[in-house]
Amino acid sequence: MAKITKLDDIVSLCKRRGFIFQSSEIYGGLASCYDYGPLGVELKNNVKKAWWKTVVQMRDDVVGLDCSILMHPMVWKSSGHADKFADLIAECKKCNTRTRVDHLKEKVAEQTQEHTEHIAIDAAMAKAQDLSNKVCPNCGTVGRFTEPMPFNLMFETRMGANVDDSMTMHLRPETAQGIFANFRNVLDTTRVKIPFGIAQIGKSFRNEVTTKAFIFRTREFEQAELEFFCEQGTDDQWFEHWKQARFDWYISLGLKKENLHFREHDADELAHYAKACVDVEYRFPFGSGDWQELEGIANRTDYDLRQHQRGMRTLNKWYENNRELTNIELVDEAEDYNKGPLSYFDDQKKQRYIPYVIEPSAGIDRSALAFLVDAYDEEEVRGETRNLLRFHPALAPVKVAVFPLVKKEGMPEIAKNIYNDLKRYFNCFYDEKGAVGRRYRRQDEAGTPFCITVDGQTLDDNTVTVRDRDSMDQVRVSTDQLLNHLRQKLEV
RNA sequence: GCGGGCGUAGCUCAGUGGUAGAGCGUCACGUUGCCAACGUGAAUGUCGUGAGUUCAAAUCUCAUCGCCCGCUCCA
Repeated sequence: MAKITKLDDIVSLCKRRGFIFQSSEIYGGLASCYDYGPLGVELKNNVKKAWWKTVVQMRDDVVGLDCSILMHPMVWKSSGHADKFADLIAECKKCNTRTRVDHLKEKVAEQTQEHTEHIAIDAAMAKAQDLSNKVCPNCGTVGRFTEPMPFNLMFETRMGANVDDSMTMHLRPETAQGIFANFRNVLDTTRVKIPFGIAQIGKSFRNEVTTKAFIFRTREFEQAELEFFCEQGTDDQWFEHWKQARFDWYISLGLKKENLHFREHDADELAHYAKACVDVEYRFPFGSGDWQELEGIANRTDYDLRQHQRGMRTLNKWYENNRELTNIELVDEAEDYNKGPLSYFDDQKKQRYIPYVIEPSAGIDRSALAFLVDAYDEEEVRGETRNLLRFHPALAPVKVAVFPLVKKEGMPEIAKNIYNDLKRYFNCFYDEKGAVGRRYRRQDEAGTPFCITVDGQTLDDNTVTVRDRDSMDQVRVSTDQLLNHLRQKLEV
């Protein structure tokens, strides 16, 4: 119990039990890419299901959406990703430390360096010409830098099999823009009224400079994002609402409270579009045991919808520029932007406006990792170590395992009948091989909440034992009450 | 990208130039009477990959890929 869980223990368990594998392992692996195995995919799907149920299905004010990963290039121009999702990095020739060019300070001490957001790459290029007076933050050497190298954080690909006729596209770096791009469609088809939200779960891609700690930061990852649209002036209270709701969600699925907290972003740390941002952080067992972000909740204001209104009016420029994003500027915002095509008409107030947006944005992979780490436990049982995953029933990959105590006297047949019956309701597992104790322990390590065993008494009175994963206690339940009993315990 | 550590069976690891190993796990058969039981047997290795040195390389050298830790970075 007192043992500190190390990431290595988790990685090894994940491999051993088929939760998570290194991608392309037979070819030596591909950096920072991972595959979910048979148990892992169940866990991950359950995390997504739990999110969807809480954020979409249990609420009357949220609808779902599933957008394509590839989107019109202008989407990324308008959102700012095409320009601002790029960094320039220079390397100190003396100590090889790489630093973002816009973070380099002048030699002169007068500088009060404010936090700089990612800036347009062209401007940065121009500004970066002269690094002769810049100081390496690591070794203090002045003006000995390599040529600045651009880092585009978006993945590029090409659409169209015919090379001459193909177009450079980007894999989405966030799912949010698909929601903004469909804001009009949802308004027109679903009779939603502000305040309301649009939710989406899906893959996103970012060419992170460095990846980190197993599946915690990967270049391909899955997000669960909600864009919650509200009237300006109510945004602060909705921000608080979602902040609390999202925190409670993790707790309700079993994360220990002491491992979860909020971290408010400082004003100088906010993204270019955000008015406020708070992270829900989990205490992961990496390195120093630092808190790491599971989810960010941001107040994106009306930035995105206003930007897309500008983008829509810039479309012709893009065609005239041979469908290239470089060297085109978004046209200025219309004076009556509040009445633009992405505005909302408030029937009560008889007024059009661009709504504010509260965005809870969760990482599915890192959440799954947090649930895995948090559920992991080792305890002493009769001098032996028992490894188990104390998953919340909603997250457990397998809900119920069914065993005959021994392979004779018709027990396997009865157990199989029970299994075939139960698997219509839960993800179940049947096993008759070897000693029953071993089968129990195997299920402990997979995180299965309940094991059903058919024994000699079953033949007499139609009862079976239901063994609890966490306490190892057993109760006898009549077979005709079994389904109800399990349903109640599993809360499904 | 820098610095440090590491890579041998599914997992944990031993093996410093001379026949590829252990524990656990897996599988089969037997046995079984509720918590990783027992007996017998079996399968499983590009020793991360590629090159070099050598009569001989898991072992030495170089390159490369991957992982972990610390930097850097993280819209």
